[in-house]
Amino acid sequence: MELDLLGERRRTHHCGELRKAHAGQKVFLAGWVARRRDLGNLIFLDLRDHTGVVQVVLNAEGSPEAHAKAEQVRSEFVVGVEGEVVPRTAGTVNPQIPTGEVEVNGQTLLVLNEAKTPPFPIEDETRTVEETRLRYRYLDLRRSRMQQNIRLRDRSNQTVRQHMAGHQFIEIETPFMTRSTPEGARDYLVPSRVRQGQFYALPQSPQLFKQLLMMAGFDRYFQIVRCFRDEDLRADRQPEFTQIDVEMAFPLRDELFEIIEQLMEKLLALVEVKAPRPFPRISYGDAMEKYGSDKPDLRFGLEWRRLELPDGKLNAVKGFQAAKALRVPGASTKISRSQFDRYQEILRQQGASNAAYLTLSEAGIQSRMKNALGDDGLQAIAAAVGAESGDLVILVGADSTARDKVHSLDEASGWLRLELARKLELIEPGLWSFAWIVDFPMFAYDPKEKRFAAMHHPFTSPREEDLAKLESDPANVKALAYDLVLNGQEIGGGSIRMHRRDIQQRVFKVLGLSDEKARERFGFFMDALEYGAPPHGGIALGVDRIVALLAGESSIREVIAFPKTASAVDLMCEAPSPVDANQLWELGLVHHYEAEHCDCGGLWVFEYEDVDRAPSVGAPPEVSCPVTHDRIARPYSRRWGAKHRATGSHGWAMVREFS
RNA sequence: GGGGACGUAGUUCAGCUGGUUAGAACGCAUGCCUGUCACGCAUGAGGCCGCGGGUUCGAGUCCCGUCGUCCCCGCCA
Repeated sequence: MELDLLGERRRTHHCGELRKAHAGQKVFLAGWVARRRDLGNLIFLDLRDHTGVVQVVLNAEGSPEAHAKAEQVRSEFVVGVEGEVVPRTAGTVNPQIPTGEVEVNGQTLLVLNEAKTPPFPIEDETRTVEETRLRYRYLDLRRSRMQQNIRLRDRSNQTVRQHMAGHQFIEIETPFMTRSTPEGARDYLVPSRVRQGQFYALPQSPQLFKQLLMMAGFDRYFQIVRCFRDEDLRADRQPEFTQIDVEMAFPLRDELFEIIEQLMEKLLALVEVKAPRPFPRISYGDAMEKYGSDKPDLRFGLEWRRLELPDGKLNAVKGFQAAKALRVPGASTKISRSQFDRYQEILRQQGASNAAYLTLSEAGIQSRMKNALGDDGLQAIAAAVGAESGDLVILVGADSTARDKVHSLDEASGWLRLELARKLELIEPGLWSFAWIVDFPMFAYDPKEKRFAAMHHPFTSPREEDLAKLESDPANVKALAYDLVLNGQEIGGGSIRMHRRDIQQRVFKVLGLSDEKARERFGFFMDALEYGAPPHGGIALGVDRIVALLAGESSIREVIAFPKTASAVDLMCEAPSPVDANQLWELGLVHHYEAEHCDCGGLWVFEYEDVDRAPSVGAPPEVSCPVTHDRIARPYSRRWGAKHRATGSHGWAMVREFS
């Protein structure tokens, strides 16, 4: 159909803002057709923009031209409407939409663009599978729910900038093309063309840069910054994600906490929510003991307690050498035996060795442990957790008191705590519960690699009082690290850093990083520590997770405009994708080749298995066809590469080793 | 890398113990309709049952493989 031009027309209003007060005004609106209701000589259009929907009436009598055009219009057409706002008559008011008391009497209709029928309806309540939504993300984002989410994210960012600026933090950009770091997650790599065989890494976080900014005297820095990690995805994990990165020199931990708590208060206010302040502080040890998690959900009770009976009877039972108990008030009849058997199975998988339960009633305490412990044993357990008639008491145990066994036991107990909260519906909606988790261990022992790894990251300072045992007893050194937890989700973490080179060097040593290795990887950073590094520390907050919580979404994909799937694929633009052969050659990523005639008549170039036959980097290889053994007269060139794209079933073989 | 769920019309789904021509709703198309707002009514089009193999007289249905999406473990702050 013939399209109209917008010309010099400007919108006078947005669709969603029209009210009774606008009655009588002549307006020009523009937007998408959400719905058309054609009654013959009378056509209604629901016109939508990001502010909402308003009803436009086209009457064949009053404005025959506009009405005729409206007959051609379909869903998602882009139209402009000139007309008059009129109040609706008594019986025709629509109380379901904010603009329902008025409608626009359309006098002129401009069809600015046509639209194919969308693959799914552009409605708030979509049950369309995420795959389709992601493939047509630009349509998905038209839905008002997504509009609200993305706009909430914007307001969150604005709040952050305003708040941080108010506390004299300045925003400084740090590089995306940087150096690979050994600790932590896998890096995304960017090959260098000018220095073949060498790579930039996308930052997992701007950690070193923000510390260097402190050394540079910038005092208070923040940045809303993209970070990259090449690890497997989850509902709350994307390969690229956004952090509010914060660092300050001469830090007082409590001052930083105060600034962040105020910020969180302002962010919650965006969705009209309040959380009690100050946020409770829980040591890592307590969190693991009581909640079985370093990110405890404090919206409900249920606290585990370590259990040791004075007579040692319990610890004599197989699988209860280390034991904890949990009182579940009023739940004595709520968990069936078969239900508990299922729990027990999962607890075992998670590393607990045994589990049992006690039910308390007027009739006394029932448990399969009765034979082993006797009535007084059961009484002692009930007393230890303060259980009363009607309560359920759950025991979990490990078959040794070794650190890693107890740790697994703690994690299993944490799983059960969350499971019980779900099952018994203990989480009251509308509750928001923050906590600071503090006093993390400095190191975590990695039994596979047989070495200590930094629990937070290798630049975290140990507590001063633990410095003496850094080498002698690393497992018991606590770090000046902290996490911020909201409703059982980790939304941020940080630490006071080391600003002294001698201590940094000692920590590297514990981590098994030799002087040479450390120098090779962080030489510049070690140097910087020697030129007057101030005490400093900071935190990084997860924007995606925070906004998802604010928006009430369970996946961070719902608050990211263009997210990736669980296999790190962008379904819309189909990234990652194969690249032109000449791009690979230019980057020095393909070192040795074999050539083969393809069905298409083109030439496919493959990796040699025999590395000795590989041409050296920098010189285009001469290739021959393995079928005919004819030498290709012309050496491989960029022009050829461009001609024979590296797509199709053959794909490309990449070289893993570099000479 | 491992485990689980799912994959049928544009969309959301049904399809029994394998049985002959694969259904529904919404959407879409055409026509009628001046107060609809999830408009209504009538008619109609629309399917590589994800893909490949196997079992069988016969496969949407059973088996094996594979691809994709989601969730979880590992991994990751």
